[in-house]
Amino acid sequence: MAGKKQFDIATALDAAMIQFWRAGYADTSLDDLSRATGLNRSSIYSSFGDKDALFMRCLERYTTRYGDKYDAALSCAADRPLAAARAFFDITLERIADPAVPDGCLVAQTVMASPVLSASVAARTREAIGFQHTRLRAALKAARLHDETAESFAAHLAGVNQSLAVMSRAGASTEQLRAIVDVTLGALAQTLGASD
Amino acid sequence: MAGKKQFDIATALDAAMIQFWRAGYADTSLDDLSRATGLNRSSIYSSFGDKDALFMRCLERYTTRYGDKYDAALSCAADRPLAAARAFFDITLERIADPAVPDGCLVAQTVMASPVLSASVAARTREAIGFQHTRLRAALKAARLHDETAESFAAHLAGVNQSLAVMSRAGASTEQLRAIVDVTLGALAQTLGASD
DNA sequence: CCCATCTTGAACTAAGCGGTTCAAGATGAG
DNA sequence: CTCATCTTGAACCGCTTAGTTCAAGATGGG
Repeated sequence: MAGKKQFDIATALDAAMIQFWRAGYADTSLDDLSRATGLNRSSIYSSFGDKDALFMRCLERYTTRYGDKYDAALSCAADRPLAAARAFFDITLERIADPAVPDGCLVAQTVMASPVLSASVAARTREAIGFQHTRLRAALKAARLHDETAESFAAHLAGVNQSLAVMSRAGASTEQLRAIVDVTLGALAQTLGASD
Repeated sequence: MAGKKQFDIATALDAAMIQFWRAGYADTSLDDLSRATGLNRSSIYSSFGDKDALFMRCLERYTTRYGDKYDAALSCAADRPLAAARAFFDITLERIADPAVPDGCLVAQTVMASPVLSASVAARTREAIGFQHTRLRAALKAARLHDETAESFAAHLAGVNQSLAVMSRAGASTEQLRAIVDVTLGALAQTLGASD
């Protein structure tokens, strides 16, 4: 395993991301990362730099991957806003149900620990949540909601989406998570005027 | 400062609770606790036992203190359910606005880190969230909602309440937090039939 | 076949962790 | 005043941490 070849960076990043996602930044040691990625400590150091830099890469990977999915789910908002919102939450619910990844949410986990993380990581996480809000607001405006209503619902949808991360870690059942979402979708349907 | 006197246990517990609340279990060292409480390491050890036992005491203190407030807020649910729900969220919003305590929520913070905490702490935290659900369901049933509706709304209200902890740590403004809650209160008002 | 290239495991440093012990000192009761 | 009681600071233990270095070994190109 030497010469000219190299390990797969993407696979290693995925493994590190899942480790951070499950255990959080503070409770993930370099040993944990080495074990999770199958890479040597020195390989991690030479490929990604220090722990902070690697975490940042993982955070970026996470927000991009799921951000794209959220965008796709909301793409039909102008025509069918309620279906778009439902698809939006389904992304999160499917992620929680996926046994290949931890429950919870890397962003939620990180933002909860932000007081003890580096300023750059904390800022990047805030940015990620802010972008979620922007994404939702744009979708709701495309659905021709009034500006104030779109603003309120964007905050509400972003919040409820984060609540799924907390409640899944608290051991809530799929039915309970679905109930949380359904009340919100009902409120949106009411506001949209029972169309869709 | 010796002889027969002693420091104030309640004050020390409050200080330790706030430290855990702000920084989380993993990122709070005995040195941090010593600094926060003003107590010596050996005093902490002799008075509360190890870090895990102290954390449990703080968790108990937190859930009792705010649990009582939530109960009081919901006590008028049978007569004025919407006002009760509003008062319920106001407890959380006031806590977040209170500069004397950190934002976020000790329970939410702990449950997010549960995969790396001791089993007893994780179980106790799950229990606390479960009790919140029970408290809300009882209040909604007292308001004569159908069983299924009460169940759904209890899950939703508990989830939205936790979302405030996440979003406050993400730097959301008071207005944004209020918007999250208002959508939920609107949905409840609708379900209650615009009474109250 | 041989050598340049890359990976790897292991060792090391300096620091911090939770946990524990204990002698010294301060205090108040008798 | 005296003595039992309690607090305190400091030190220590064994362990883990992040970070770094380097010689040994595996590999593939020429």
